[in-house]
Amino acid sequence: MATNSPSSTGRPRGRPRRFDPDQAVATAQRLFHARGYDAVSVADLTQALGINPPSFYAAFGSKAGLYARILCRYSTAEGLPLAEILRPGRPVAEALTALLEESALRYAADPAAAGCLAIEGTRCNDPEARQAARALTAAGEDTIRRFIAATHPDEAERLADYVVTLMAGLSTKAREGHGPDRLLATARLAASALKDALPA
Amino acid sequence: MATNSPSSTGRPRGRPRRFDPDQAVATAQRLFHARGYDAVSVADLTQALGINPPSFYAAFGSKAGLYARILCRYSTAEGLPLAEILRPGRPVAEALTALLEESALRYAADPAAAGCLAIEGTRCNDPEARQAARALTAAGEDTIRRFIAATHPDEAERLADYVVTLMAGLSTKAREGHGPDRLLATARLAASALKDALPA
DNA sequence: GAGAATTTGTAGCCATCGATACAGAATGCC
DNA sequence: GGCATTCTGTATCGATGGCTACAAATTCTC
Repeated sequence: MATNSPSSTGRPRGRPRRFDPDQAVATAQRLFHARGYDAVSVADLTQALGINPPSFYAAFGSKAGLYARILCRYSTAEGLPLAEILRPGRPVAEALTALLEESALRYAADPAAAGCLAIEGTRCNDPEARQAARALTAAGEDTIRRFIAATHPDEAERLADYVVTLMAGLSTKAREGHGPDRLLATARLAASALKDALPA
Repeated sequence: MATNSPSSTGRPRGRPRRFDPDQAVATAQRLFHARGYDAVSVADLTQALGINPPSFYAAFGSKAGLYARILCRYSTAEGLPLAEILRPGRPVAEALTALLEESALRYAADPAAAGCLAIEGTRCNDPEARQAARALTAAGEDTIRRFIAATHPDEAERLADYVVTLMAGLSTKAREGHGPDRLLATARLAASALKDALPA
């Protein structure tokens, strides 16, 4: 899928594309993040990209297919750096506090793209897109749970549930207009419960 | 709107209705709560009610109009008894703990109608329905904030933000399948942060 | 019973949704 | 140049969305 066996020229074979798929994905991501999956129609996308439906479907397969591609990009490039925040050996309370605070800041960083793209995607009405978003958020939850279980196996489910519930709430409130200040205050208050639940 | 000036008979004038509007509202509420506003079409509603579209529109005006009526019913009859839980004079930490626990239990009580009807309604894609849901949740948030402010004015915004963020998260997780046990554990862990933030 | 009032059922309106058929235009390969 | 290949633009398709026009049906009032 990367290079199409160029012999002399680097170009592929037929008529060249009039748009850059990667840039199109970025533009679509902004749209989805700003309005949510359901509220963005294919007509909105093609108009924003300056292309016609056939080009859209030839490049991305379907609206849900493009969304899945965007989710992948989001998780590896722009989403929370889970592996970094939850690096093995880091004290659990400290790591989870950092996770909540980082979530609060990211979710409210861009008012035009508030909340978590993946979490909000789990609420959409398209089964395929919803499942893609759920798979991504489920993977994140597993990562959190396993990180806790490494040192506190008995508390892993309870603490992970607590943290992901808060992240869902933070994403919701970010979309309702709560700014970084309010969200961060909420995250810090939430984190204070972790110190009680975890032996120093 | 209650009685139509009955002179001899108690009946109104023309051809009688073949369905009970109140029961129809209850049925529609179950549908909306189970699937969410956007995922329930007028065709779904008329089929579930056993009536045809003209009867639906004559009785309720519009889909969003019916939803607003349902929200009203929900808040006064089935929603959280805020006034009771947050009765004046009750210790704030105790009251907010009860609010979180009660939310957890109610949101997960009926798997076929998980989460909060109003909170979930704020995410829908119909502007009119969304605004009706937002108005209701905003009123609830105000109630919570004012209750706290009565004794802890400086902490009201921070604590109210924390509680409503958690409620949003609890509603989300209830819809994702978390049962009463997990939700209640999350609510109790969350409540432990309140005791720290509030001087006994 | 005549007539006003109200609801019902049939049938369909118009907009939008995601997605596509098809022919022509633009390129590389030989 | 001839051809396979790939993308582009126009013009839709079928399904579904919320909603309504219209006439027949059913009731009360007088």
